[in-house]
Amino acid sequence: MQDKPLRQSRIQKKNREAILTAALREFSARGFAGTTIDQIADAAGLSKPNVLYYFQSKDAIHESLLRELLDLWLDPLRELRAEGDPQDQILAYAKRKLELSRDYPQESRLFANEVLQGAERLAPILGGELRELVDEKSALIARWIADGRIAQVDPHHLLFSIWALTQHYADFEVQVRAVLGPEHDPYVEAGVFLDLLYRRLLRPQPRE
Amino acid sequence: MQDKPLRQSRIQKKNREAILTAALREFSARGFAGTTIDQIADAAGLSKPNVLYYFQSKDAIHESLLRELLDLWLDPLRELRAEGDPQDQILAYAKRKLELSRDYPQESRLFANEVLQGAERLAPILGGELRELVDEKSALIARWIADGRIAQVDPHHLLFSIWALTQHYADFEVQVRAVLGPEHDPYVEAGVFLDLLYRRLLRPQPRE
DNA sequence: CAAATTATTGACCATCTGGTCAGGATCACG
DNA sequence: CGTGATCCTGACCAGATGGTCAATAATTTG
Repeated sequence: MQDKPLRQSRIQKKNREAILTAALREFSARGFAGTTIDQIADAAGLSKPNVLYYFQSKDAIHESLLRELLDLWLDPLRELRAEGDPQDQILAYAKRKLELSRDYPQESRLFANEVLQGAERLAPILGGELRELVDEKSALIARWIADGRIAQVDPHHLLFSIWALTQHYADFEVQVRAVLGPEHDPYVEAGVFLDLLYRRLLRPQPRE
Repeated sequence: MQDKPLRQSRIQKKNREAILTAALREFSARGFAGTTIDQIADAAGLSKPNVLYYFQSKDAIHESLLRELLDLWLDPLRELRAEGDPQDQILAYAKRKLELSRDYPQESRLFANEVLQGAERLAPILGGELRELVDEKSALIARWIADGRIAQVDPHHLLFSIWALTQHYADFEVQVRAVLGPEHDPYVEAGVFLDLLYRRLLRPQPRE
């Protein structure tokens, strides 16, 4: 809701950090409703009232995490540039998103949990900021297509496909690992696969 | 755990059905922990003790739903046949999965919720039955590749990609709709996009 | 229709959970 | 070192929740 004082003492910074880290782990593993403040407090090495000293409520912790998450999540798309080779740009975006799934799987699952359950808290952002960003980048992709620099595809669904394919490896990690077995490295293989997939999808077609 | 008596009275059948339908809606919308027996009871038009007369516990309802779900979820893959054109087979599989997302989004979200949160209940199936099924079908795809009938791709990740791309439209439905706006029909567009994507991905390559 | 079986419920309970609060410990700083 | 601000805690509370049970209503069946 309102911003906290900008000057944070050393100890304040440390404890807020610890709480958010703990809460991210718990929320992403068990969902918001499935997590208790006590679990967060234990994981952060604090008492429950102490956690509530730093955050007004369980909801406030959640909201704080979500706000942090959004930039991390949207930034890669912002970096999709008009300059440079279109195929390289899109391939690089897919790669960045996959790395995000690999390096921040908890964040991915927190986001998935939220969207899966209606995303009431995120709805305004999804229909506002995100939609505008997507529309902008879709227009860019459409221009590339019109110029014959990449093959014809629906730009929106191209972006959805990148989200789906990359987040799948974080969100459904247990399934992926269960099916592949321990001797595989899902993210390495996925990197190769995605590169191949988008090269073939986007390669300008000779005729139509 | 144990099977219920095979002879179910009319009324038993009706009420069990109502409970499961209500529970599916609630669980898929709010997760297991976020749903109370009272909510399920209300949605089913029964009292809480009456719900517990038909199912031993909230957990039992959940488990019952999960068991039902599994066949629905795995059947399409079982129908991937060695006979017929490989590309048609895979395209048809992707189409079936997309239809499943469209027609059973609640089931998709229930499954997603479960896997997302560690899938403890499903783990044995994921690593057992599912893994065997996937290995079998991957071998089939590998044969198609070896015979030059489709392009070279990692069979496992090809299957993952179909899961990810199709389930995304059910699991992230609010995001998809928020970004696309109301004038779009995500599933129709996705059908076209997926068809295109897998045709280009699988088309046998001229050279290597 | 009467007995036996099945279905339903209100009242109740133990536990858990988010959150409060008064008071005490610790720390920063003049 | 003293004092005000910050930090921390045990005890507590009200409401929610999963689940039980004895009693009653409805239904099936002989």
